[in-house]
Amino acid sequence: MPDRLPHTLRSDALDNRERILDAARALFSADGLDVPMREIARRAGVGPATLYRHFPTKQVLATEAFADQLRACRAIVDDGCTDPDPWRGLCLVIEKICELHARDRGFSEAFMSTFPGAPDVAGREYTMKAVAGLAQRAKDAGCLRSDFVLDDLILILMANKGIHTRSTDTQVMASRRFAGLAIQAFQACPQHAPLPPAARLVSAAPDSA
Amino acid sequence: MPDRLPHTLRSDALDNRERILDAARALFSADGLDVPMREIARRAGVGPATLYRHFPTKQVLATEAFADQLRACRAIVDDGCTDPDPWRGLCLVIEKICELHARDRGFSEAFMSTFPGAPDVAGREYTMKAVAGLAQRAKDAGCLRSDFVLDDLILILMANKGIHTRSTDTQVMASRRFAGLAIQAFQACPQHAPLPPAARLVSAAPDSA
DNA sequence: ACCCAAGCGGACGGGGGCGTCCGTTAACGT
DNA sequence: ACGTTAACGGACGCCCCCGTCCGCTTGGGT
Repeated sequence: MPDRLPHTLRSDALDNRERILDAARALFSADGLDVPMREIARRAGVGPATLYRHFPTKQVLATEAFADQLRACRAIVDDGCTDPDPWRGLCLVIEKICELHARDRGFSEAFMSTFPGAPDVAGREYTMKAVAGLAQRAKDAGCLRSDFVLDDLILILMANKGIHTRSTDTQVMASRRFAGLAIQAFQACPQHAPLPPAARLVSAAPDSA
Repeated sequence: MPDRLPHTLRSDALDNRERILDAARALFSADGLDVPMREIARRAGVGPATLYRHFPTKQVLATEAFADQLRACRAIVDDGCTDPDPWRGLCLVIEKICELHARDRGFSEAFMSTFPGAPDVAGREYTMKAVAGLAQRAKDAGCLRSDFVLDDLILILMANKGIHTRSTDTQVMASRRFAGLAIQAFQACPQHAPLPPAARLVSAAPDSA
């Protein structure tokens, strides 16, 4: 008489769970978050009910599916912050994050859509602070223009999301060039004109960098 | 015995037509092209059939609804090309077009979606040439970086489309700042590093500026 | 005042996505 | 080997959008 708590999934259930996550990752990456749930189920070779049992909502599924992408995101930021040259670090962050988003349309959508202020902010606040620090150091080094604000980074990320082509390769290439342009725009330069005022995109930022 | 060809609409029909166009403009602008046709009909105070009778497809409706936006677009380009200072002209074009797109989400979507190469290119080819000429002059004047290509403009437009906030005012503000950054990135500058290669976004361009 | 066709819009059938229920299958512990 | 129950998935009802048909209204010419 097995009365232990079902903290452990049955082997086939676990297998299905993995296949669902794989399918979700593949479809989200290629087509964005708007793919129907049933399509994910179909691709995973399970019924709709199974999909919903494991992940009651698309939000949950996306969160789980993009867990490692999010980890990669953090790693990129950490790497950038660790770089002895803050400007180089910031450039790396911009380039890498843009590429990550370009490669994975679904992640990009999910990432930006949660920005308005979901309680998912587990480590975001912290990450934000880290980037803010990096930016401040880049400014102090005279590499980053002094009127840069964190919202500019969000702006670039949103804009990068707008770049959309049929082939992923083209998309990555375009995104790379875009990142290059953004970096160029951020670089301190004696001849640069003052920018129009920044719009408040991320509400939670007591002191912007 | 009225047997003349019905080249002229009945007065009520014409009225409805205008109301439909107004409703379409309002909804497209605010919510993008994805609004249901019936919502447009509802807002215009007509039945679905009437809407479909006047505009058999959403494409047609959008084309008619955005006719003047398109005209405005051309006017902006013309103005820019007329400016004696080509760099100033180019900057104006970028700023104005970005703002136009920011103010009208539907137009932005429609404009970019037809880019892949619809036969709607009535005057686009010509406009493109005009901008290419403007860019060339700006380069010759030493204001525009020499590795600029026309695709960079498309890139910026696509990116601008990605900027999306709830309030239109915030959106315009953000878009303005974005345009400022783009201009900064395009400006010739002794210290600028080489950019990653441009991706081919608009196929029809024998000689890029 | 009358007529008639241009114009109208409610209503319909089709299709697709959503989330859930429930009868069936098969994993796992004994 | 067997029983229990976790897990499965086909099928259902719901809602929204689409595009069209057809009986009714009304503009406008005589």
